[in-house]
Amino acid sequence: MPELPEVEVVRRGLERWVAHRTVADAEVLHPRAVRRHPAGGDDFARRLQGYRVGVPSRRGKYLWLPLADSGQAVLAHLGMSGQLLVQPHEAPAEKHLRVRVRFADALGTELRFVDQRTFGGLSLHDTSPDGLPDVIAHIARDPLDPLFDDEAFHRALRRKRTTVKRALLDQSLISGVGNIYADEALWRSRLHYDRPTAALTRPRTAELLGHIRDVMNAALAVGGTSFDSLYVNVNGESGYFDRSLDAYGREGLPCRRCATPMRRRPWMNRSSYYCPRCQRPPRVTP
DNA sequence: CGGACGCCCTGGCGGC
DNA sequence: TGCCGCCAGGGCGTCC
Repeated sequence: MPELPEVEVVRRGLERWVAHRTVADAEVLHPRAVRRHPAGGDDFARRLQGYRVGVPSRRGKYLWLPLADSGQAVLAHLGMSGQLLVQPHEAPAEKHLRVRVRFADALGTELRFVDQRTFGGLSLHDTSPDGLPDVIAHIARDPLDPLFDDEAFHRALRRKRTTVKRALLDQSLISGVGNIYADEALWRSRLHYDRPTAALTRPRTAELLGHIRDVMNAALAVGGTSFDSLYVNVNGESGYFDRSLDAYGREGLPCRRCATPMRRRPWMNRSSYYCPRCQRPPRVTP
């Protein structure tokens, strides 16, 4: 379940192993992997040929490979189970190999997009003058972006008629936060997921943002979280931050602050993990 | 128009 | 043992 730290680990891997290489050819093995490219897999593959890959960028959970001197970029979203692997040509095809990109050099490696659940995908888009693919203009800056505006985020929360976890997962307000890091940051902030955002004070918002950044930086420092074998970084190496999680997946286990058994509640077709003592629900459920 | 929710997809796993 | 249903969940289309 790649969120911002995992995607950033992948981006760094691509910068190391793929940047500045020229595409020889590409191959799309599953149409759903390029469903955001309306002209289809063959067209997608053909349009990459001959272009040199620039330095990979990221915003939230999206990452993209600029194609030099084209005004375009290959946009990638890993969804829930997507992986970008750099593999030797002769490595056997992964069971869920969806796209393969070969390069016009003698390094002997190729880029592979592998995705079991096919929620992720690749697509090709025009970029705006600042380099951002046009289709993700609506994605907010992420909390590790130096240009993220804390004050504007606070004002947006105050304006919204919604609850705090919904807001954290709203990629148009703040990007890169998924279910795992939302629960972790809320636990650190002693905030219940159903707290209305309109009541958050400026110090509470600042504290929440601080915890989001802390937990993401901690995950980055150890190479991203891996909850199961589905997430593997660009070199095929699993992260191991899951050992440090304080909330996510800890139903029934003692809260690391107060020892009260942690709870799991169904929430928006997924789960929220929280401590019933440290994270008190709002008096009136909105 | 903003907020809420259903759907897309596959495989592991628990229960019967 | 085999089968069924649940669960994981990001993003977007659609509905109210």
